[in-house]
Amino acid sequence: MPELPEVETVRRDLAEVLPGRAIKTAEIFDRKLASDPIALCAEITGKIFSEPERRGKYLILPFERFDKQLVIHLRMTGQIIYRETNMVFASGHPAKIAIGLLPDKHTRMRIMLDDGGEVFFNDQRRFGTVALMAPSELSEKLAPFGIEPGTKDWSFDRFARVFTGRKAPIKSLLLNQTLIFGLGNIYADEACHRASLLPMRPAASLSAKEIERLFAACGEVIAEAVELRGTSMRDFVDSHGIEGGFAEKLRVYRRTGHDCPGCGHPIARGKCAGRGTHFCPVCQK
DNA sequence: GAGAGTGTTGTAAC
DNA sequence: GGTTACAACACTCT
Repeated sequence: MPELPEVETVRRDLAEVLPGRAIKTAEIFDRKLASDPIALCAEITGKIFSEPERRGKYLILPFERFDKQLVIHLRMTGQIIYRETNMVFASGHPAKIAIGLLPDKHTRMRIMLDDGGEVFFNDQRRFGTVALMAPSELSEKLAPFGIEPGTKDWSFDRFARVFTGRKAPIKSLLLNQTLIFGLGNIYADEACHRASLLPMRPAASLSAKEIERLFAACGEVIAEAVELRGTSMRDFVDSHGIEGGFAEKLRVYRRTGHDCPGCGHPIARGKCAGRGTHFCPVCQK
């Protein structure tokens, strides 16, 4: 599932190819994708991409000399795939998606670039969204969100404030985007394991030392996952259609019954904050 | 072959 | 107010 590291991977890929390229045509095949698909496509036609940005799990594509920006959320199964000019599709390509075969039945949007390159928005479960926003709309949109790993707001002070005096399980706070911006189910479970804390522990029960461990674990797991270009479970691929490298680094997520890398005890699975939750019942306390 | 599970976010309900 | 439950959807697994 695309969380911060996966969206950042896509952003970095697009940053290498999009800036300076103009949109020749844009088509939206799924009217549910945007509130006014026809107007959106018309408005971005002819515009020139500038440097892609990201906030939390939002991908933001600004343009040169045009004050609106494409704001994309991949939700559960969204993918942004870039195909360059006259790409020759070789059989046996390692890509999870045969990008030579796009568009396919999951393609919700296609952008053709002036040099023949194409950008596809694929989304199996159709939860993803695309919107064209003015700067004021965008800042209003982003205002409610919390502190984000890797930004200047990411300080122990502000992190600790999130956890003090709250009865909710730490995992539900980690998943709450208005508190912590960018973590999802995978990295919440992984951060808890790295911090040796049970995801269902009430936040208020954490000692200062434990909050410190959790703060460090969140920062580390996100940084490592960004470095390895994200985690592919079922759906995530980068903009070349290639899977991320963090899946093999996972210690607990979707590893029920496997040995805990810390103590060897089998990883357990339960439910916390309404999500499948994976943990080691021995090393996490 | 039916039914549960998958997990993000907005909204509704407590 | 803070938290929880559920719907949106399509596909996989039991």
